[in-house]
Amino acid sequence: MAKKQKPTDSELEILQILWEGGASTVKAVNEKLNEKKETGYTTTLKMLQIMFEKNLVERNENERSHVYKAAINKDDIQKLLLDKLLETAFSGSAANLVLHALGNSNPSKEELTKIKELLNQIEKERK
Amino acid sequence: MAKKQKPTDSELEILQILWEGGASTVKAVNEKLNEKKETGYTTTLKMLQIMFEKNLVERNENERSHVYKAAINKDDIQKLLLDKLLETAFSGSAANLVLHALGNSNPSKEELTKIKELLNQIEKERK
DNA sequence: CATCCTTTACGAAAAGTTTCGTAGTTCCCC
DNA sequence: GGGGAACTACGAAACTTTTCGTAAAGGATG
Repeated sequence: MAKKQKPTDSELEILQILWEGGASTVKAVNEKLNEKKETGYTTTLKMLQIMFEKNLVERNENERSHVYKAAINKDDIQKLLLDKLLETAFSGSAANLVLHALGNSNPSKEELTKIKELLNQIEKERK
Repeated sequence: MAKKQKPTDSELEILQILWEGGASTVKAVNEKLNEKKETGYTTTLKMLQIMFEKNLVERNENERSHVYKAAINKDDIQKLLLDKLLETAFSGSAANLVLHALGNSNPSKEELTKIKELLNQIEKERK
């Protein structure tokens, strides 16, 4: 069962690794983590254990090296965090957030096309 | 001088109040805060003092009741938080974030138009 | 089977955030 | 000018998050 509480920044880093690389051992997660920042093995282990208690991850204990995987959906968390940001920093104005995001980024042609399609679709439904 | 560090959730709540209502006394901030959640007066005071030390807010001590105002720009914080979210939860794909935001919201006709204009402008610059 | 390596478990320190009690100051008003 | 109300300052408690040291268990190997 997915959790409805916002993961911390560190937890999110780990979730990102699990979403991207699928089920992984502590060792694997730690190595990925260390590509970005120095992190002790037991630190990573402890994080995963805590996340396990919070039901943020599941684990398979069949092997000696437990295998962890994300217990929550990436889309759900994206929505959760986006909604929160929208509310706390953008006073609920999604359009404003979108304008900011587009302004500060450099979307590819394909991405632009996708966004336009979505806009057209929204307008069509509106009629 | 603006800060480059992410404000905490509580700090953001207070900043929001200051951005919206302009320079305010502790009392005023506390009252606004209490519309949302019970918060002791000294708690709010302490938060503002801490934020002052972090240079998140400025204060005018001329009057007996100090008057606080945001020392950082709303746009800057929006950008900071958005960039962070983009990186940590959306793997850097702004288009993906935008699609999520548009999908979960209900933008007005005017907002849709503004977004489209920005898209067109981006495409024009691209050429 | 003694030793080494990998791994888990656990407690606790370190760091950061939030809340609040208490004390002291200033100002007002009777 | 004494007492109370409105404030500020400050320290410390309560929590949460992050990091890591140490112990112990499991497995592999000479």
